[in-house]
Amino acid sequence: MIKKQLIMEKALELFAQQGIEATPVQQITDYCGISKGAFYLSFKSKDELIIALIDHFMMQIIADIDYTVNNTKNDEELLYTFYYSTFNSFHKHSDFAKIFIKEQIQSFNEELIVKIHYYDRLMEDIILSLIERLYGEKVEHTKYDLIYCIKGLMNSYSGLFLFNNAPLNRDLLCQSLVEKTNLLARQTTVPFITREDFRMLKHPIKEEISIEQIIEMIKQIVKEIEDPIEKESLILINQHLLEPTLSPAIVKGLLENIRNHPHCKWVSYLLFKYFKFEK
Amino acid sequence: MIKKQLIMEKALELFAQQGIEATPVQQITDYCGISKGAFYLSFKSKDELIIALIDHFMMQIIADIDYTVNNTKNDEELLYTFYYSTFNSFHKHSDFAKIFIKEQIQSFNEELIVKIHYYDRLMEDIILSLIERLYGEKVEHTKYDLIYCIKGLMNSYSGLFLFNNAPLNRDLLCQSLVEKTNLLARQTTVPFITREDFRMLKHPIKEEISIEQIIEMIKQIVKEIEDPIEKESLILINQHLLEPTLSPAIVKGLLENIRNHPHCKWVSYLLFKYFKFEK
DNA sequence: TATAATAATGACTAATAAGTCATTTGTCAA
DNA sequence: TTGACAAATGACTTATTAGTCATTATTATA
Repeated sequence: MIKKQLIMEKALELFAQQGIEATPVQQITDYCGISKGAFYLSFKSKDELIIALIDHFMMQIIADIDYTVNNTKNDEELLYTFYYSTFNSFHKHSDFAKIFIKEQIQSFNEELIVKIHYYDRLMEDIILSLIERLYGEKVEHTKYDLIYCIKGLMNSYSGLFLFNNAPLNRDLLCQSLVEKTNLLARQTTVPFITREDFRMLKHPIKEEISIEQIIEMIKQIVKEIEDPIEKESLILINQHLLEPTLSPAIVKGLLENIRNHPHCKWVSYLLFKYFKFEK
Repeated sequence: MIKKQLIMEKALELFAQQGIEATPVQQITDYCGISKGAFYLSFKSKDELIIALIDHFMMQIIADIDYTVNNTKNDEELLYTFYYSTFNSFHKHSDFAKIFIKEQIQSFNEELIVKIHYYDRLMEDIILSLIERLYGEKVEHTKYDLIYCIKGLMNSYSGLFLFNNAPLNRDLLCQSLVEKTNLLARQTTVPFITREDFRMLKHPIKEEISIEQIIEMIKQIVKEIEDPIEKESLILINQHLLEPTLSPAIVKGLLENIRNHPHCKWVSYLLFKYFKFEK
């Protein structure tokens, strides 16, 4: 498990520097100080490593953004918080963001494409719920366009943000994006993407993750965690899932305990949804 | 020369279907019905083919958009025309647009990166001049942001446009983008990208193409052209470049004659600039 | 028709890299 | 100390593909 971690970290570094295709497994293992064989004890193939990287980071990024959005009570701040936390995530995981945004992970591996679509869709869902919360009925006909505008703006400025050495003023960037978003949301009258278009384009996300799967994930993570508080919290949540005994307040508190551990972000995102601690 | 054409066409098809990396030279030559050796008579390497493709299409796309923008007298229509002609180009060269936009041509080949930056920069110049013409002084502080917004919107909607099977209503798309652009241009107050940022980011385009180079290009193209009118026009322009004798009206007319031939687009773009037939 | 010049071929070389597996090394309980 | 098990190694196999070049086919020219 620790080995896996090491490989992922070192591989990400090399991928960001040289590109995925241009980085042979041998180079990764050399850089890790392990043998090539050891690599294949941790990952079945190079593709599996790539998928693991995507999952690892996208889960964290999505979970972080979602949490921030759901825990901002003040609508005034919401948009700003959304942008800020997004660019924050990109900055925190800039090596990953670089290969993800720049390379578009262009392999034609079916599994990868599905993965990327899935996370893209999650991001769109977050943006949509944010738009609906902020502007409600007024953007009924333009909200799907708004999603595309927001994504476009984020993409465009992410490029600057990631591939520019001079440090940019993140606060100012977010302020300017908030203004632009508000302008577009409040005054756009010509819709292009209808609800039907959007539905056709994006068939609904199928895989509702079952509670059994979550329990299985927890079992895995418990092994990897050292901090006693986080470990106990996870164990308690796990028991509660098997046989509900705890009060909502306690459950939420336990979730708060674990949500900042990198390995728990996804599980806590799923559990927040499961327990409906929305908003 | 004809062989080169054939290879480029067939290769583009395969690249769009399978990706560049995933398409071996052997497959391209099989698909063309020629031998592998013949490929290397036309191109020194696979990279050279890729570069040729980028040049061929980007020159056409940029020249088309630039021409349209410069020949739209009516400011009212200008933005619409710009978007329309852009999406038109993307549609016309959709195989190319697909690999260019989706794959980002992620090779770490230095020459390729320079190429892509160069065309990206040309596109930004066109957008900037369009913004300045339409909104003038009023966007003095926000115009660099506007460039990024326009690029972001175009990118976002291009994805839809290119990877969606159902035909989309291009007219409506452009109308909606015009509205959004106007909103952003007229009401944005919080600038993020300053002129200094923009200057630092984008060191000026060095290579002014010399008149000798243009003459050389014409010499090459003349060989490839069959249509007598276009051929004669080119030859006359060439003579005029060596020793100016023709009146501006005639020169412009001659340029008009050739500008729609795929091989002449770039030359006519350069010549329009050279003769300063702006606006 | 003979000869030279040019175009085209495809078997071959060389390089790279993914993935395997017989062997070695390390660990720990009895 | 020993033996059983697991972890780790890296030389090896297999596959792929870019690019070459001696040979053959085609065309143009005298």
